Amino acid sequence: MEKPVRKRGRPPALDRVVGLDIAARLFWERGYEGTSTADLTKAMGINPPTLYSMFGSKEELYRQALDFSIARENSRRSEILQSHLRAYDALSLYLYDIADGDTQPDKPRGCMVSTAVLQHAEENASVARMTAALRESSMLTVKARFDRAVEEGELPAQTDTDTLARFYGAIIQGMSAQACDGACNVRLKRLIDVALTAWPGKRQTSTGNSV
Amino acid sequence: MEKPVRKRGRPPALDRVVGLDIAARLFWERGYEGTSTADLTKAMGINPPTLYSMFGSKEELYRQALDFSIARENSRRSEILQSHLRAYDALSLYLYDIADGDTQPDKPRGCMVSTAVLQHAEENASVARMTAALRESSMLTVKARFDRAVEEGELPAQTDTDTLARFYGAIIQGMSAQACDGACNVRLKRLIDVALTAWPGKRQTSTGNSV
DNA sequence: CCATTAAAATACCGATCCCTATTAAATTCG
DNA sequence: CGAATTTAATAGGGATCGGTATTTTAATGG
Repeated sequence: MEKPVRKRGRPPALDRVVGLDIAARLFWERGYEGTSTADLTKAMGINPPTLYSMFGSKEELYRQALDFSIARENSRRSEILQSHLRAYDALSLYLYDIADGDTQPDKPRGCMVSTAVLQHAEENASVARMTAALRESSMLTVKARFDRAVEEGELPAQTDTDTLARFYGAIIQGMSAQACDGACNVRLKRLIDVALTAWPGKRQTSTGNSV
Repeated sequence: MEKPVRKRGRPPALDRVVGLDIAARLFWERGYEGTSTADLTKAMGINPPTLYSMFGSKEELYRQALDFSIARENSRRSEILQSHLRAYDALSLYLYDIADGDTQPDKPRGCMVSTAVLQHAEENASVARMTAALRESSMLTVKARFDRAVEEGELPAQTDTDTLARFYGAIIQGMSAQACDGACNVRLKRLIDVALTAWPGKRQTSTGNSV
């Protein structure tokens, strides 16, 4: 719609999206408290006043960088969850996709949300609450898919879908932690395979997997 | 052996163990990067030079506080693991004990080790490596118990005990994260009950638990 | 009481924290 | 061109960071 019509004053040196991408990556790798505004301005190639005029504050930038990153990942993952697949298969793909995200070659390890800002100085409590709310939200999305599975008869009527969603949420958080500690993609996926045996009605092999 | 014979100079105002206890609690609640030396000296009621002469540096104090805390918890938990109980029962008690530790009334939430220093400034990489090593070590302890269970015939010979240990490790990390986010004891234990259905050979109820 | 010893308190260090008041540069409009 | 507009860069501010050189206090031994 809008033409790229050149506006009046001095043109911005840094594209907003590029800036958010750089910020997201830094926060992802070093955490909120481990990333300084000097780190951010240096990586973006700008000076402090530019950062503050573009993003408001460090905390605001963190919010925006998180929203930006989540928007990129969430479409694919919610498509997986909301697809025509059976809940069990959708869950499998969903977890595998997260394991891939935790171990991308040229990206920081782990998940930007799952294990972020758990411990924190009290001055950063509001940042912690925000990330916690994102974790809660994604678990509720999974729970909603499980509720649908109950309605559709894929899961027994008495299934405790909330606990089941929090169980897989714990797996997601554990994968992120272990990825931060260096676990490879294959190792995370083996872990998922065990977790999937907890699916109601599934019968385990001997957990020797297919070996 | 040694009598509490009074030594020569000015007596210490702060007991070393009390100091470690205070430090551990602060680091537990706020994390390594979220805890300042000013926080520590204030909580201990001492001045900076006293802290540095007693503990060396912030990083050294963190190490000592972690060692101190782990020594307290580990005896009980390794007793559980090394007891005469079957591996499955020992694992259950072990996980329940950790869930209790994650949700103690007048203590910080979560575990001091499981989800600590995952993301960090690069200047704190050595602290991160140390905590990661502690996580790895505790997973290997669990794996060793599973290996014993294989030898004793409680688990099938082809069981992938490493993956199984890392799976329960992920549960432990997930519980810590969710405790930090406010999950109560009961909620964590429901999560454990789901995780235990992944034990090789176990047959799930419908994951409606006992309801 | 005085010397000795050990620990604590004062006062501060340079560096970095997040952030901003002010000035300079780069563009479009008339 | 000059005026208007928009953004970037310079320079620095107050607070806090982890850490320390120096002095003071509190005990014991003779």
